[in-house]
Amino acid sequence: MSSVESPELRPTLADVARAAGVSTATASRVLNGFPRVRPKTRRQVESAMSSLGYARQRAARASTGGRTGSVALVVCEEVLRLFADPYFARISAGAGKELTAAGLQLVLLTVPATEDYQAPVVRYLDGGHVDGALVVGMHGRRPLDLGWLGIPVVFAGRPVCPREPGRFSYVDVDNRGGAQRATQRLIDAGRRTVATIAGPQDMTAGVDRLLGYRQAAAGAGRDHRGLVVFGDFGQASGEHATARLLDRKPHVDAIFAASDMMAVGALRALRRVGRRVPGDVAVIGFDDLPVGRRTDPPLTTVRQPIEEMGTRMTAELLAMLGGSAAPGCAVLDTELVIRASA
Amino acid sequence: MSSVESPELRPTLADVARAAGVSTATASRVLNGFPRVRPKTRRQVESAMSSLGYARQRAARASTGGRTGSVALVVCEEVLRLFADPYFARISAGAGKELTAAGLQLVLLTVPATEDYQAPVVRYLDGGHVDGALVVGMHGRRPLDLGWLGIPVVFAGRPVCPREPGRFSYVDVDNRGGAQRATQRLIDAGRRTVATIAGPQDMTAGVDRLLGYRQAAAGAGRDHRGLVVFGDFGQASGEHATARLLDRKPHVDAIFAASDMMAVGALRALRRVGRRVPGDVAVIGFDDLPVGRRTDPPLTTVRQPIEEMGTRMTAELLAMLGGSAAPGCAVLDTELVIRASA
DNA sequence: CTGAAAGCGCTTACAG
DNA sequence: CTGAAAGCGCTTACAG
Repeated sequence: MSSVESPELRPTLADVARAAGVSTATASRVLNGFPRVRPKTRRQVESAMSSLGYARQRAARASTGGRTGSVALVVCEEVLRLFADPYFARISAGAGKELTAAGLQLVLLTVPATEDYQAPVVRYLDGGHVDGALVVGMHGRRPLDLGWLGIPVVFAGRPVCPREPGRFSYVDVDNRGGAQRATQRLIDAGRRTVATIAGPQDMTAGVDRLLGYRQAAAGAGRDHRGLVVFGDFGQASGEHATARLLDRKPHVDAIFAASDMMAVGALRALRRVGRRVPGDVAVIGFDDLPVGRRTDPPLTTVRQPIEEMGTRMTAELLAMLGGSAAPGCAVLDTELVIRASA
Repeated sequence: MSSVESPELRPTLADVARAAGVSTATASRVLNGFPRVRPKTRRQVESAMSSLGYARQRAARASTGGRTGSVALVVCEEVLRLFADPYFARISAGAGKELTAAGLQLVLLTVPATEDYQAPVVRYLDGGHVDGALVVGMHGRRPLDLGWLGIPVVFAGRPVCPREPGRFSYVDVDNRGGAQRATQRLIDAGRRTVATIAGPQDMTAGVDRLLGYRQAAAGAGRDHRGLVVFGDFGQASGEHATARLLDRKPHVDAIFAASDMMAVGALRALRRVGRRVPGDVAVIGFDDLPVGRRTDPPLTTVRQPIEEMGTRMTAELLAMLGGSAAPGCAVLDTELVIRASA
């Protein structure tokens, strides 16, 4: 015991080099899998590493311009919402798959709702702990100030008003088109009073889906004033919004909800006042979450390829890390999936 | 444009010092909020920082023994299970609350199920990117080899066979006691054939809950051979296990499931073959997840304080980071919550 | 193929 | 209160 060095000190690369009788430069080359090392030397170093139980202090690479081997997925919500919303689960799954295949570690970061909420997260991102970041769910109230970040960033959804528009990449979904088609279906089915439960207007997804609704309504010569209520994409907000809507326009006979969770809330509110779906009121959601298959009646909705967003975002980020040219933007298609509610 | 330095290079602390007309030592002191700096000097440095848009390369601190300001929560499951199991959500919520209060960033890490699954995660943990780690859901099949980690670690649940038993802290729940009380309730209610759906035996929670069942059964002089079936804590496994059980022991009239999700599966399986709960078969779960309140009938279960585990683990970790003496272990109480299923 | 040396960005005794 | 200098662990031209 007393003949070895202090057992609490982790071995460093210099220790490994010494034990193997080589320079730290060579030890580093072995550590990083460089080709030009004599097999015998390589073996010496490797065995020194394993007998010392060497583990590289990866953070030290950062100061030297190296990579950390990890990528952040920043979800601009509190921990509890991260888990409550299946959207995040699926996007994470998509990202995780790609990253794992590339041998990179996915690091999930959440933004607490404190006053200076962004400080710790931005500090982390800025701190050289990750090679790049995927940012999900950003909205006006939580506008991560990513201005000075030294790493590539890809957003899920067109970011709200980025300081430097051209600087960031994003992968979006055709929110406007999807909302328009959904609304059009309600109109084509002969519904007279087609309302919408819009999403938060500080997120482009909320804005674009409302825009799609308005275009369809205007195109059909409808006056949609008073037929727009707002929610936050969550179920409870959909339920409340529907109640308000029913108060204001008792004769409403169709609702386009800008998210499935809000549509589920709408279904509950309608059932509580005894309206039949789709008999009295037709309902269409947006997202195509699994829950929509189990509602009563099953939910007609606009499918967005959430998991694919995760994989595409990751692919784009990997391209940037690989030194791709300009930031790229992609917009994925949506698809109307018809079930029983409309 | 051309009169300033290359715009792509982030400013370093040396740049700040130069701009402020001080040494890097002083700049560093301001950056770290040391007290002994003349107010005027401090202001100069601060304004240089903000006008240069300085962001510290936090990773560089690691090599120097400093703190990163972040803590990992390692969930030994794939991304999708992380989101599927409410247990992780609640423990994360508990940890997140404590950490946010301490101004630390929570970093969620997941362990992909690839062959050498642990490599990236351990590399990350070993890399100096976090100050400590909370480890959740570890089991025999995924035995993170944390032996050489240079940072403090706290486990959720007594770890399986740690290499160095005294080295790690953990916060556990009285699994054995809870399981025993649940089983005893079934026996006291006059049930004759009390079976259990046990959890995975490569996790101490699975082992301890089975032990509690066995003790109660033995205490009542029961022969419980053939009355133990196994699942993986998930719903589907509970459903299948119940089907097997029914095959083997058609006259079973009580089931203690080692998790609520498995109990939910049991309820489904029982309903499918037309058994009434609790009339024909009484069922008790373990966890007290929200889902148990909405089953038909509502689920009698053993409550474990999951969120508190998260906060206690975090508190313990913070104590270790603060230089507390020995690793500590805590065991939290469970509580039988009686609803309609038993 | 390998080593001596300089460097990455930040921190910390040690002087003053 | 402040600075010059050495150091953290790792990497990378530059020679050979």
